[in-house]
Amino acid sequence: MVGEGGVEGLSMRKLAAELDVNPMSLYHHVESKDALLRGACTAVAQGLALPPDDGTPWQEQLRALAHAYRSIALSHPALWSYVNSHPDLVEQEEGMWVVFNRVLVAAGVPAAELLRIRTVLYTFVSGLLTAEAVGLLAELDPAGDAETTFDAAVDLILDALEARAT
Amino acid sequence: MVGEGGVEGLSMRKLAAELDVNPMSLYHHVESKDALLRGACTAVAQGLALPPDDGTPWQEQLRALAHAYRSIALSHPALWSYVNSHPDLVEQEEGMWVVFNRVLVAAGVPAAELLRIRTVLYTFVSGLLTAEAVGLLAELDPAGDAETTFDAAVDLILDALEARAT
DNA sequence: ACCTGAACACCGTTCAAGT
DNA sequence: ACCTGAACACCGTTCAAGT
Repeated sequence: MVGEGGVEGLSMRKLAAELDVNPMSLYHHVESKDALLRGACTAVAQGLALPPDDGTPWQEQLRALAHAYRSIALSHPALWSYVNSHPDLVEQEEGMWVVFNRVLVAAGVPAAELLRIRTVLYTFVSGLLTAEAVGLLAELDPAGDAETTFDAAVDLILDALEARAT
Repeated sequence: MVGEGGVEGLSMRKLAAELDVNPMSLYHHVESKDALLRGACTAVAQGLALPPDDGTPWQEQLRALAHAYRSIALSHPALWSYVNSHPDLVEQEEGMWVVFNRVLVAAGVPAAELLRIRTVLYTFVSGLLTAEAVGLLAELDPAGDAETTFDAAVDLILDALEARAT
C-alpha cells in the first residue's frame, strides 16, 4: 500500500510527509523501516489464493498455485523483491508450502526428494517472476507475452514431473 | 574486487577511504556509482568459461554452461544480484547467449520456441542461484547440499528438454 | 501514551576553486 | 589533467524534551 509508487524509493521521511506527520512519530508505531516492510509483506501474502483440496488433478492444482503466486507477486513487485531477499519471510508463507507439498505428493514425488524438488521448483518460478517484475523478461524475449511465457514455464515443469513419475 | 566485503555496503565514500583518497576524486575516473558497478560486472563476466563447440553431446554442454555460470555468479554474489536487477547488463552477456542458443538447437528446440525456452531456462537457473546466494536455499532445504541441488535442477531441465524432443 | 525538534552518522553528487 | 573542500539534498535512527 505504501510502496505502490516506485520500487524501493520508500523512505520513512517521505512516508511521514505523505501522512502529514513528523518522521519520528512513525517510530512509535513501528520498530524500524525493516519491521514496517515485513508487516506489509505478510499483509499482502495473506491475499494468496491457495487452491482447495478438492479432487481436481494435481496438474491443475499446481497450475492454479503458480498463477495465484504470480498474481500477488506482480501486484506488489517492490515488496515481492524484498521478500525474495529475506529468506525468513519466504519460509513464513506456511499455507503455501503445505499446498505445495500436497500437490507434489499427488504428482508422485517420493518423500525423500520432496524438499529438494519443492525448493528447486519454487526458485525456478521465483526466478521467472523476478525477471518479469524487473523487466528482464521483456528484454530477453521482446516478442513474447509474459503470461504465455509463464504458462510455457509451468508446462515445462509439468513435463518434467510427469517424465519423472514414470 | 571492491564489493568483496559485504553485499551492497559499498559506498563511494568508503571506497575512497580504502584507497586513501578524497571521495570526490573518484568522479574523475568514473561517471557515477552505477557506472563503476557496471564496469565491475562486465569485468567479472569476462571470466565466464564457455563450453567449446567440440562434438560433446548437448546434455554435457548444457551442464557445463550451467556450472560455469554458477561459478562466476557465486564468486561475486553481490555483483551478481546487481546484474540480475539490471536487464541491460544481463543481455550484454553476448557469448553466453550464443552458446546457449547452439546447445538448445542441438537439443532439438525448434527455432520458433528458442527465445522463449531460452528465457525460461535462464530465469529458472537464475532464480535458483539467487536463492543460493541469498541464503534462501539453506533455509528451504537445510539438509540439502547446494551443489547436489543444483545438479538435480539441471537434471530436471534436461528431463524436460528430452521429453519435449520426442 | 503519544508527538516533536535537534542531532548523529551516514549517503551520492555538484561545483567552484585550487595545483 | 587531476585533486580538493564545502555544500546540497537526501537517508535511518536516537534521545531528551515536551503535551
